[in-house]
Amino acid sequence: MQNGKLPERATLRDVARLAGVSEISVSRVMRRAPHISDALREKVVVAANTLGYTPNRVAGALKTATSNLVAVVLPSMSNEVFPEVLDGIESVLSGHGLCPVLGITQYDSGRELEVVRELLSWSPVGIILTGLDQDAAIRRILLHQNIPIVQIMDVEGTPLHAAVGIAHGQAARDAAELLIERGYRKPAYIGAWAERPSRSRIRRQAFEARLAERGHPLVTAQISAKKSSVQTGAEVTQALLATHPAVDAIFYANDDLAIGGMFHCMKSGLAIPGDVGLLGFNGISFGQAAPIQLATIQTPRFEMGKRAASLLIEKNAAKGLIVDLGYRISVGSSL
Amino acid sequence: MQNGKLPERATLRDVARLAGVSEISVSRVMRRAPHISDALREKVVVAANTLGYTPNRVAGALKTATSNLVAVVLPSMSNEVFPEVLDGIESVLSGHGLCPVLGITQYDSGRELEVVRELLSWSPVGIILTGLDQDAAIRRILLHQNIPIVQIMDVEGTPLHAAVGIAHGQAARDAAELLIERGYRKPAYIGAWAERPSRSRIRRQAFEARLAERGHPLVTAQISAKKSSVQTGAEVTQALLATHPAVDAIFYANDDLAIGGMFHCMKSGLAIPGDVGLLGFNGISFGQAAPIQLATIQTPRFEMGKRAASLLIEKNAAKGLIVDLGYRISVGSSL
DNA sequence: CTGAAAGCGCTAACAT
DNA sequence: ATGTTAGCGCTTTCAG
Repeated sequence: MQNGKLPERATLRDVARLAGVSEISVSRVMRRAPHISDALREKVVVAANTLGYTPNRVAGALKTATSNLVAVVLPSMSNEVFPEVLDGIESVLSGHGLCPVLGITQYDSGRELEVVRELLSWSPVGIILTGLDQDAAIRRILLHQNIPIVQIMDVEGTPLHAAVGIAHGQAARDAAELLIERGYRKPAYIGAWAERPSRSRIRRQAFEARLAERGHPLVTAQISAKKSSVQTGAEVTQALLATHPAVDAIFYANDDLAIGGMFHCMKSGLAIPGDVGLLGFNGISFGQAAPIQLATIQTPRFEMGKRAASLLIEKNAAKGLIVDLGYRISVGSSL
Repeated sequence: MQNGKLPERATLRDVARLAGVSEISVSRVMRRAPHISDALREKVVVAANTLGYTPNRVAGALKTATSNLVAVVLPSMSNEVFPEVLDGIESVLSGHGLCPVLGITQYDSGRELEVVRELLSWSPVGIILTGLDQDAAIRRILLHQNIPIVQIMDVEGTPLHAAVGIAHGQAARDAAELLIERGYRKPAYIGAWAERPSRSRIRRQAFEARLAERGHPLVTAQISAKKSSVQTGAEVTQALLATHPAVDAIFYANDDLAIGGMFHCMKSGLAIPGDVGLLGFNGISFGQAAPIQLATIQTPRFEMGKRAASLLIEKNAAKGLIVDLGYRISVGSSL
């Protein structure tokens, strides 16, 4: 201290010495173990406060071979979807004294492997991943851990342990039916980010397939290379309508793009749904509160996070459980 | 194994035995230490793969007294702001092999104390907190750790180590000036969530004070008890305009509320800015892409996260450094 | 109710 | 280039 060194972080031993008790007693007090006399507790608390002692859970975790960390692997933070899922996850974890350790993959499976390795090295009590389509290398590593694995977003596939999500293919087929029911005959599709989110591709393909079955095939699908955003939605919609004026309805990969499309139409004086019908995906608040309420497929994002975290905690995850939370089609006034 | 027990997670020792080498050699291979023969590396890699070995960083961290975890304490995940900050943080951390461990406080300082304790117990290499106004108890604990502390969002105050943010009071005074310059004389303010975000209160007070100085005092401030949302913005705007028809401009606590106000006006046939001028705060994409571009104060959220993480890593954090990233007033077409 | 001893899995320091 | 030893800070087990 005198020579300018920063004070080292206090340990149990320091507290024990100052309090004049054994290390194990300090440990017991810090963990609120039962059968502790008030006198002992008092001495320990005073000493701990004096030293600004913070328990070292790294050491504790090593000894007990258990942590309060939960690995959470998400593809992106750049739209409303995954923050809401994370919010749901955190809301449950925090009630159980657990902390999320976060990995973002940017939809890159190489990065996902790194991230999973990194997170697993912290001995989390469980792991939440996005999607059912991890690489074989990732699956292998995951299954070597003795921890519950919950995969979120999708249910159409085989989970490693448990899955909580919705049926994206079914949702897209329903979208196709909806457009046809409503009398649309020249449907188009708009996506973004080169369809890196695999769920987008699945939805587009299912949408396209059902339209073809119903005899009103997709007029065009425009997949922007740019990241999904309101701005991108506006740009692509403008381009699409310019090159394909016959299009009478557009299904978007998500609401951000759809709202961009809506804004473009409003600025250009195009009537919604008179000139073109718009259908989004997700049901974010902006779309629902817009002057023309966006027709969309509502997905339970916060709930999905909560259920995923609950499954982890209840350790029901190893049962091949699939929780399909379903979606709700909100017809809005944009169709 | 035969009796149905799950296989224990493999350790260095297991790998070493299988490969017929020492534990330290396995350790060196796993950490890509220099001076390893190809023969040894090969043996170790094969054994590790066979066992599905994942390094146990808990043990490593205990030994080396250092981790690759960074504690990140945020108040909320429920609007665009903090996810963007987190995205910025993560983008820098991931490039350095660091993982964020997350704590959400819900703007509750009791919860913040718990969360900080919890996160610090994992020996993070640094901690990022929101705001400059932590309780004394929290500050005390933080200063007992020998790790860099970066506080984000605010710069008007005294940081524990370093701060990265913007001057909210100044921004609100500029907002007041802007309205007056533009000829507004009956300004109002709309906030939400009972002003739990302390920065909202600071902005409102600064806004109000400057308006008073300029001789055009605030007509009314409506603070909803509900959480901030587009929906809440619409509702409160409707109520405010009904009870205070003379109001000619509204400054909102954030863009979500302001966009709600905009949508309400569009639905009600009120002209923006003819009947009422709208000014938001944050500069989220929806507002900028809206048919009437929302006037707002652009805040650099992603950049703030990046700078905060960079400061942590560079260990410049202990220098009392204050990084004011500034804001940009975007006049839009709603004023 | 309190304490002493042992060791979790790994790696720095020191051999060889 | 590889191995041996010791110990990080805590908590489980076993004694008292």
